[in-house]
Amino acid sequence: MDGIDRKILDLLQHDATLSIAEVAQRVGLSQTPCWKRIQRLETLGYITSRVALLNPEKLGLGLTVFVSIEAGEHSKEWLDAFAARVAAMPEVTEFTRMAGDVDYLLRVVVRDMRDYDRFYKKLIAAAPLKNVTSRFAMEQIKFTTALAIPPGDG
Amino acid sequence: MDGIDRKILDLLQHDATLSIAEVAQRVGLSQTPCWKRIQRLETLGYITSRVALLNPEKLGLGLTVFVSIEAGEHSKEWLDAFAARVAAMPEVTEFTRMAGDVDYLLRVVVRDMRDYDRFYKKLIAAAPLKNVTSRFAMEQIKFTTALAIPPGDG
DNA sequence: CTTGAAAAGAGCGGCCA
DNA sequence: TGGCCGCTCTTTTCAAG
Repeated sequence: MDGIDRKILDLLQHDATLSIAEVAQRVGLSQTPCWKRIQRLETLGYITSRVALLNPEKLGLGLTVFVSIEAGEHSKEWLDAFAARVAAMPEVTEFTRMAGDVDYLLRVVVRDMRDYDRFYKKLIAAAPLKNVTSRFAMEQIKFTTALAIPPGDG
Repeated sequence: MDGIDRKILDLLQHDATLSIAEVAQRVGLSQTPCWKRIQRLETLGYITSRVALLNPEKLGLGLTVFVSIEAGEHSKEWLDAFAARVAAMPEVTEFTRMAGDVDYLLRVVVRDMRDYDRFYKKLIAAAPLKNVTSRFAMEQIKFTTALAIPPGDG
């Protein structure tokens, strides 16, 4: 992982449609070694996948909700069952176990309030929860999958 | 936007390396009409971009933080300046204006606590804030960019 | 790492139903 | 619309410097 690799990753995490020739040119290499680097970065797991990002509005998915959950119970059985069920819900785009007062944080994308109510009932039916707080997004000011690749190691 | 278009979008939002031939086969079309549909979906803005997703751990980005912000001031000038500065920070992957008690929610990806402290100081220097609460992620149970495409319209 | 090149495959477009 | 058939460009692999 040198600077060139980081540059390649940064290019591809912003636009994966770039041809190898273009990437090679921008990092100052010829195609063959550039292609080999990309292969290596994929094999080593730096690149996990290449995906198409969709416009939620266009699909009628106008409501993003952040759900804070306090669990109450903390047994391994409970946690495993809860994690499996929630992760399987397609409306949940992000599911994080947290430190501090909130045990879990969910990012949920649905059509509208009515749709969220449907999801909410499904969620509380999945496992007993001590406390659930929903916070609703008004405006998405920034959303990116691109990471700030640090210069040091990696 | 019929069922076939939705199926195409769903395939590509999970794996954008699929060739047109493969997508075509899976949705039960031949290449040409499938290719035309994908072109149309891109032109109409259903597909916003194709990106490579990177592994944050591999890059030494081990800490994800959700930052809740209470603004205090709400003038247009303040908001515009604040929004522009925060959106420009590469550590911020998501920046949302919220309804309710929290005014803004940030998703921040950094190396570690030390690195977060550096970011935090940068953040509070960007604009006067009434209240800032940081919640730290312990474990990423699920993370996907794939949306639950609804059947109706879109 | 570079150049050069060749085989395989994918994207792209025209034309017909 | 969808399907068939080419033309081009890219990806992928190889040899040699």
